[in-house]
Amino acid sequence: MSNLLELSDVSTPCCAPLSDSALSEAEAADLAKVFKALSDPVRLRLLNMIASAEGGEACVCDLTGPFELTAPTISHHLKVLRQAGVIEGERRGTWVYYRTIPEALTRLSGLFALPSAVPA
Amino acid sequence: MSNLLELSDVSTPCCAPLSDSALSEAEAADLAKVFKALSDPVRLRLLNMIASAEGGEACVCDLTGPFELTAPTISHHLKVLRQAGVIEGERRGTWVYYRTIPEALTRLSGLFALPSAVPA
DNA sequence: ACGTTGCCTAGATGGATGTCAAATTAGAGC
DNA sequence: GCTCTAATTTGACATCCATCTAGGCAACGT
Repeated sequence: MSNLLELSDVSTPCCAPLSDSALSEAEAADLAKVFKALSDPVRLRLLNMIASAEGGEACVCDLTGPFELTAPTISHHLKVLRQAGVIEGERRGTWVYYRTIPEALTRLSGLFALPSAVPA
Repeated sequence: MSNLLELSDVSTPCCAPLSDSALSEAEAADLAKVFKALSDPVRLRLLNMIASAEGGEACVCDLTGPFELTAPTISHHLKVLRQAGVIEGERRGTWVYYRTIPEALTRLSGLFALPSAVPA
């Protein structure tokens, strides 16, 4: 890990619902990367475990056990989530802890907001 | 198209935020399919165009133009979105119209809701 | 009835992706 | 310095996926 943060791009366009403004080609490509990161059952469960962990963060050593996968594979999935900008990792002593990036999740939540059904 | 609807599974578990309850293996697999459907820039733009279309639906004939792809490829992407349960298609005379399935989008929006930051 | 148009299906192919084993880096403690 | 453990990186391999061409089916107009 080169540094603490590893956002795919700091200047993510942010938050317009899919039902509203037109998605540019670049925005679509950027978003597609995030969804690709979420398109694997193992990564979804990892994100779930991290997001719902006590204190908001989880140690990699706790994330490896629940899966019947080797440590390198888990590490690979964590890297994908990291590069998608939905989690970040920090080393403290022997262990590495991961937590979610709330802004990224909020952005995704806003994406699927409906057009409020009150056009008038 | 066999029928009007083509939801991946009618009994989707529904709506618990990722930060809350633990995701079962089956739920994770089900959700991963949906995100895989959204993990392509073309499909994201298609969904965007359908969701933001006048009257809430878009004709395939209008969806083919904006892309530099052949019609079968667009048709393939629409099928993936259909099988993921985020859109549905209906043939009316010569043309086929697609619209979003609001429940599916709402479910996704709820997934990324934060734990409201007010635990006390 | 015939040709045209809109949309989908089938099969093929080049590139991306999940997984593992082996090797590597980083900390802690002796 | 050495060793043990935690986590990542690298390289290899099997599978999956986006795209194309070719072909099929249904609805419309003449």
